Amino acid sequence: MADPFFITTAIDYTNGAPHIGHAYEKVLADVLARYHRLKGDPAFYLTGVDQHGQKVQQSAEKKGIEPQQFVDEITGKFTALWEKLDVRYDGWAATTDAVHKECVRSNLQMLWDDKVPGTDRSRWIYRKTQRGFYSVRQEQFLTDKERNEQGEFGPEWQPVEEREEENFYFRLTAHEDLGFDPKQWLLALIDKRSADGHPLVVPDFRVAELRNAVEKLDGDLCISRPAARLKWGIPFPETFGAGFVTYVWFDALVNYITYAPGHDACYAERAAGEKTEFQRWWPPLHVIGKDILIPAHGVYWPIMLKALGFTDEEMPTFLVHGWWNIAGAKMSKSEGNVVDPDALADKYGAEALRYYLMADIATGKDADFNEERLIQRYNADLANSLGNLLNRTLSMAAKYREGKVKGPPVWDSHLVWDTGNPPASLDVIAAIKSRVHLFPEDMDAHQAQFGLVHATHLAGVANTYVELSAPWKLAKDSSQAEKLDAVLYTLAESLRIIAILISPVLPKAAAGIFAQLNWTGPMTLDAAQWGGLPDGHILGIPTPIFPRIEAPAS
RNA sequence: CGCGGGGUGGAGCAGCCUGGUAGCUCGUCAGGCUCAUAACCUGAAGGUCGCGGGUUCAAAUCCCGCCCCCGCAACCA
Repeated sequence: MADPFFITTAIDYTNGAPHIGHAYEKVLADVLARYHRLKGDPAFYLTGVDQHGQKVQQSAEKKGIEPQQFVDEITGKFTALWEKLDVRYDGWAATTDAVHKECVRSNLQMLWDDKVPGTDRSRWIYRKTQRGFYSVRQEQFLTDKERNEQGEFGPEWQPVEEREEENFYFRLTAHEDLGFDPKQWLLALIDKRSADGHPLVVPDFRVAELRNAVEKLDGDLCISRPAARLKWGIPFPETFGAGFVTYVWFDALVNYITYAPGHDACYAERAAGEKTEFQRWWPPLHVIGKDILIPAHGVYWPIMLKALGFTDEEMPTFLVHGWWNIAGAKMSKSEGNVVDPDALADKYGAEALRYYLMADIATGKDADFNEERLIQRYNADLANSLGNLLNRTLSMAAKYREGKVKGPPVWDSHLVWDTGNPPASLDVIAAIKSRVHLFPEDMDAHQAQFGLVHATHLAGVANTYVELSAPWKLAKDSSQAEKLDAVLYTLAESLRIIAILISPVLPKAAAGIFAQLNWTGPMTLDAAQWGGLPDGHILGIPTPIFPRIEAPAS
């Protein structure tokens, strides 16, 4: 049970405002972290921002401000959105932090110091001069891939000039200095993890995709930029020589180490023996989008970790989610069809948005974002079904029993309905037991969508039960008092348990249901057992917790 | 070219790995209830599960072939 759970997201690039895809990923990770806390696992949720790089440098120049000021402003938009959406993280990565720069530099230094015996050559990093065609406009070297049908570099690259540049490279492929073949190692790792039933990548169709990419791997990874060309980055340690700045890989990816609980910048230098704080939490579950699995996370990152001394058992798992498309098309800034989560949260509330993002997509697959669907699902599942169940239950309890519930009932024969109806109460209890049992299976598989279905299904069962037992009729006949008590208890208890099940996705609503039940008991999965409400408990006053969204999308 | 995903009643999806009454939400139609957020409940209509073969007692599910849609330059989860 109490296994530490370390979950991360991709860190977002601070060159523009967050869109619905950013929000989805962070909410998904938040839900999974909250679910583990619900189970009683210690959980650490790390997210953050990637603040360096050429584009930020350019955008800041365009605005005539310092890059730091520029990224601070954008970063503020992200943190404000997470606040608004109840994304509760434990660690915040900001790559311009001093602690991160130090961690990056010490990890590079560690690799630089890992020499081939008897030489001064690093096993993993080497320096090389590259000659070739360079696009001044795009500030990158061009390969034949960039040539058009005529074999020329198109106007989007011009001006293009021949240039030579010195940089540092990180080995991805076999070399005598290394004495081992990272590519073959990674292929073996992928296969081993799949064979062991803990695939490196979830969902598993992505494993095949990654494996194909690794098979094609050739060449090493350029990890630096001359400071003359990229100023906004982390300088290499002086031992590498002056004038180099880290290019994205050893900056952004290393955030997972910098900000891991039990911060341990130089992992390989750890003391042997007892597990450190860092080791107890590591490895993380990396929640990422399908675009950054290959090559960054699925190829570079494991090899980087391997180089830094992490064992095969300490390699992470990648949870790769799909995209929210807009009317079937890929969301794109240039298409102008970007959905603004901030505005949606203002319009419908954070809980409605969280619910939609979790309920209307299967983790790993793509889905179509549709504002009307958001309204539809909110109204159907939350307002009409669950919200109304709460409202009618509390209302009846107040009206017939001044809010007081008696129970848990003993289901003797005298509690069996004489109307020809089945003893539906027992069906409700059986459904709860079954769903509470199934819930963790789906959540452990990261399928929040299916987890939610259990909760909404129970609300449906309870609503049916209200019809079958017809408390308003029982209330008119004093000889039916015991049955009425049994019904009211069953409904209140159902609501308490449903609240627990929805709490990872809808923390505010779950707390709201508890509050209206006037219940201060534990919000834990262990507490989702039948019979938690004590005899004589007084329920609260009903207030619509999910007001219907009446106006269609304007 | 290649790699990957998808094609399931009017709409949007799940199911496919581990063959065996095709499920969910919305919509439509008919009925019921009155505790409740004009909410709730019941019933009905509506599907050759892209097409063609194959395996099997049995295929949406496994195998082969074909057709169609989407993603794989950049912005970008």
